[in-house]
Amino acid sequence: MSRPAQRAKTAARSGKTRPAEVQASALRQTRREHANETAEDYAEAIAELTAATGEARATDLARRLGVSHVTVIRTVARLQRNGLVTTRPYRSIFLTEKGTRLAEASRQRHELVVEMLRALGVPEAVAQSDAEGIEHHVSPETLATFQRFLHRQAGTPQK
Amino acid sequence: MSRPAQRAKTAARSGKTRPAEVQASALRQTRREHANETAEDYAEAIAELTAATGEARATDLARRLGVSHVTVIRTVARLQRNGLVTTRPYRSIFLTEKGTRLAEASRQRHELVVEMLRALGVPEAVAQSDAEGIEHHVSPETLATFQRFLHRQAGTPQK
DNA sequence: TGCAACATGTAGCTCAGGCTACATCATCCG
DNA sequence: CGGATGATGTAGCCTGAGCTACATGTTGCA
Repeated sequence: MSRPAQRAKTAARSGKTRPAEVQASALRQTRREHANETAEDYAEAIAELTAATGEARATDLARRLGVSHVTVIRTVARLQRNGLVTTRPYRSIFLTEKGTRLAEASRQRHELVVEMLRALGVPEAVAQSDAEGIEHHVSPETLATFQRFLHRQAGTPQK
Repeated sequence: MSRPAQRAKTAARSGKTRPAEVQASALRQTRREHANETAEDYAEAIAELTAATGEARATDLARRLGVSHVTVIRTVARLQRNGLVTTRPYRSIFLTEKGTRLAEASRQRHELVVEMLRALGVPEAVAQSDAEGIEHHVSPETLATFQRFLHRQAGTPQK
């Protein structure tokens, strides 16, 4: 089996594919985003539960997020370390100022992504479901573009 | 501090927010997708490297994916367990039939997402970067919708 | 040919995010 | 007012994905 060895590297970099470093940093970015996904999902859920029932309890969160209550408790502990929520043993969970801001931003982004998908013709249910995964990876620039697009759509009700 | 306790649950379910179970399953879906993200990224990278240089080596993969070579080696071992790649100690990494299919599907999806973002007016660089995160969460339905939209756009060069 | 340089592999750690099984706490109601 | 029931917490496990430090293979070239 022949091995171009060290030369291959050079060939790869001059190749027609996107430069390795560019992709690498995009992927690093994606991984970094992933670290925030959980926090955003929790913040959103806590905000919704609080709005709906006046408080967010671990068990309700667990049901809404589709995980066990143990996972909720441990994750909430981490969110508390990071200053997003406050909670006391055997008591409800509340968002801090910072957590509230995160929840609000997430909600808005979620809505915008859903509207965007809907505007393109994606069925409501699918839009909701896909948005759950997509929303965490939409950059501010892209979000702004979505907003412009939706605005334009609203202005010119074509078809 | 008053606690509605068991009643709260009932109130929550009759509330105006989307039903907990619906969101829970969407989030579960997202988590499931996440498990495949790494595999898709690796498959794509291996395919590109193989196309460009005739082989995919751990070090090149590491550079392209933005991780250490150790991470690559361990992940590749897992991909091999899952039947996506073949490799022998101190030798290059090759995609299996299954891995090739995954890579191809990922590439197509990636391209489509980038085109979609571009069509909406997102700058090229941002589109590439965002697509890296978004592509893994686009359902077949949404993908098909994108395709229809792009087709329609091509037909009616408006603006 | 043999060694320097580079690639690959191993050991052992961290953290996030899952889980089950079991223990403890709080509340409501008989 | 004291359980029964349900919510909360703890212990301990797993997997994935990342890392550094060190060990071992491979190979090109002096």
